[in-house]
This record gives sequence, structure tokens and C-alpha cells, in this order.
Amino acid sequence: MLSFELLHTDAGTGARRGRIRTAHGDIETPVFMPVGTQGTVKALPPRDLLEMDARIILGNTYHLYLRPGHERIARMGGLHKFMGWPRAILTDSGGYQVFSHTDLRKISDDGVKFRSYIDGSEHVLTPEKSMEIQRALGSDIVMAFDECPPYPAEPADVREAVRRTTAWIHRCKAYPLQDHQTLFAIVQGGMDEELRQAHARELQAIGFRGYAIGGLSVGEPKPLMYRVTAATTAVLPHDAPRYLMGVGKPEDLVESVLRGVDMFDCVLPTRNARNGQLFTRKGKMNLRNAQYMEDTEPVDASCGCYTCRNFSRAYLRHLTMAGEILAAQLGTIHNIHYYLDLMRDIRAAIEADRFTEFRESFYAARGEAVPVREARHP
RNA sequence: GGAGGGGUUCCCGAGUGGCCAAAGGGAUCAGACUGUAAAUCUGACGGCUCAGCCUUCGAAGGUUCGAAUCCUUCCCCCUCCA
Repeated sequence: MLSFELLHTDAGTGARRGRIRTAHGDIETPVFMPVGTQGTVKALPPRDLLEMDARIILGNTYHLYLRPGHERIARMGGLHKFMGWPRAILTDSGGYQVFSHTDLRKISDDGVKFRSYIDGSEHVLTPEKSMEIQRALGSDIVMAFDECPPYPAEPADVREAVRRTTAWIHRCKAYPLQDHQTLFAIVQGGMDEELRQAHARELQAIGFRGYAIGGLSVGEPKPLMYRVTAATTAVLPHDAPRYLMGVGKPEDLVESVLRGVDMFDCVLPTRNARNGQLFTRKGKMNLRNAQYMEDTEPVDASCGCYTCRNFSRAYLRHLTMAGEILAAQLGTIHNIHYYLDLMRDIRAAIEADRFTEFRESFYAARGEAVPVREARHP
């Protein structure tokens, strides 16, 4: 069973510094969690993640259920042992796959009927099934099975998704998990701030040890996403971690921490690394660009990662152009390191009550203006 | 010496009278990627004073209203037989 301690709140903003304790180690928040959908953070062995001091990674219910199967993973000793990862794991419920694979699904109050993208076979994911799978995987944080509406969506459809999500979350909570596991609820409500707040309050009344904000970063404008985030965290309890699902770009992390978020996950650092795009303090860098052909500098001179300590942009560009596997590996090491570094800097800034200054210097380094912040929520 | 096949835009390669600045692939250039069906996808890719014009399909000449496509000569490459 997980516990959360709010250590400090930034004097100027409301950015939170906390600590989550799990059976597989402590997690300092705000935290970024690398995504490892199929039981691997793509291109990295756990050794590299440990070296970078990642404390928690994601796994995915839907993918691991389809292959190799949750029961098999349970027989192999659970996901931690199976993939050789000794630290904490959060598993997503499959709710996002319901949202993204529109052509392969059919939603009802009972659950979602899916067609496997692997072999076309039919499967049904219900709240109970999602819990059964996550229980078998043995993750530390178990996500509730939710319905994530698209953007834009009809108000009636969003309300329906909220209603259904609540009903499903009740069923998730009723399902017994392993002792070390903790269920997080997910707030939905589209871009409607009042609906978001009502849903957040409704979930609190049921009572959870952690709350996620789902259904954001699905194509809406940034200011809208930030506003909805702020509106939601404003009514979430202070003594539980808030997890903004699937977010995001470095600036999204900074902006969301500012608005009281503690946990993040996103495929961007890993996926973009495989596609030749790296993150630096000065902004993004596309390694395929001809300008790096004979550039002897590291990707980011202020970065201490293995890639930046040992290789030039010219070499990384060469590996990228040649389609070498090492390009994906070195790029992923750098991007994950960058994200974890960013979160370390954020945590240090909050502890020193200097988050406002940190935010300003973050944008200054990129040569960008600090985004205007919406009015504070009560 | 004889017989046959072929030279197409950076590369490979389709095209055999107009719908051809010329399919497709590669390379190259640029962009995207937000709870991962992604080592993926999208766009550009002869030049310009860019809804048009100019130059280009080995070279030169010719036929035709019109040629990468047909004819003549020449240059070069490949295969087989001597």
C-alpha cells in the first residue's frame, strides 16, 4: 500500500514537492515516469534507467494482456521480476487504448469490446478484467479503467463518459488487489471546468489514495489544457498525489507543476528519440538536420548523460541517418535523462521556494516568452 | 569480325507520338510526434520574374501541328558467337 507525503509547497506558486512510498521504493515528486508499454522502456535496458535514477516506469494493461498474457507474467513471477525492474511500476488500465483505437472497439456500460491489432481476435475489457490483469502484473500503482473522450467532443458525450467512468471506477474499487497495490482514480470531463470539478469531488467522496487527470493533451489548445488542469487540481485533496496522464512536452511539465501536478508520463522522450529528435535546455533538436553534419559539440553541453559525455552531434546524426539501433539507444538515454534532470531541477527549485524564478530561466534558456497564467482558482 | 540488348531527371528504374518536368523506390532536405498498433508519419525534391514560362530523357540532325517515344548518323556500355 502506497503513502504520500507533501513535503513542501512553493511559496510563490503552489507547486508541490512530495514523496510517494511504495513497496518498490520511494518516488520523489514532482516525478516523470518513462513509458514502458510492453514491459520495456523502448531501446533501454533497466540498467540505464537505474543509472539515471528513474524511480518508477509505466506498463500497459492492454498490451501485456494481449502479449504475452497477464497470467503468463504472473506465472513468471510478476511484471517486476519478468522485466528485471526492481523499482516501482504504474500500469495504465487500457482506457487510453479504448480512446485511441476507435475502429477496433465497441463501448457499452459493461465495458469495451476490442479487436486485437495483433491477430484480429475479439476481447472484452471491463473494469473487473482490467483489475484482474493489473493484479496479475503486480504493479504498484493501478489505474482505474476509464473512458477518455476525444477533443472536440459533444457535451452530452463528455457527460456520458464521466458517468460511465464513475460507474466503472466503483467497480474497480470493489475488486481486490494485492496488498502492495494502490488504485488511482481518473478525473474526466473534457474541457468543461465545472464538470471536471464535479467529477473530482465525486471521486473524492468515494475516496482514493491518488487522483489522475485524464483526457487532456488530446489535441486541445495549450492554454485550454493548462486552464482545465488548474481547475481540476484546485479541488483535489492536498494529501494525495495528482497525476496528469500522458503529458507531455517539457514546457507542459513546468506549466503543470505550477498548477499543482505531481506526476507525469509521456511517450515523447522515448518516441521522439527513436525519430531523431532530442530535447535540450535550448529547445528541441532534430538530429537529421544537415547543420549537425560536422558538429563536434555534444547534444547539450550542460547535460551529464552518457550520450552527451561521450558523443558528438555529428556522430549521433550519422547513426540516425544510417538507421542504426544505437541512435535510438543513445537518443533515448539522453531524452529520458533530460526529463529526469528537468524534474530534479524542478524539485530543487520548489524546495528553495524559487519555482517562479526557475520557470523564468527555463523559458529564457529557450529564448521563449513565459506563458501568461490564467487567473488562480480558489 | 558477327548477332543481340541498352543509354531516362542525384542513384535504381517505369514510360514507346499529345493526358510527360516524366510512375515507383532509394538517397537527400525539412516538419510532425503528448496515459506507444510508431526505429513512425507527412511534405519538398530541374530552373524561374512560378495559375505561366524556360531547360531536360547519350550527341547531332530529321519526320510531325506535336517527339523521352518514329527515322538517319555518330559516341558509349553490356551479353553471346568467332
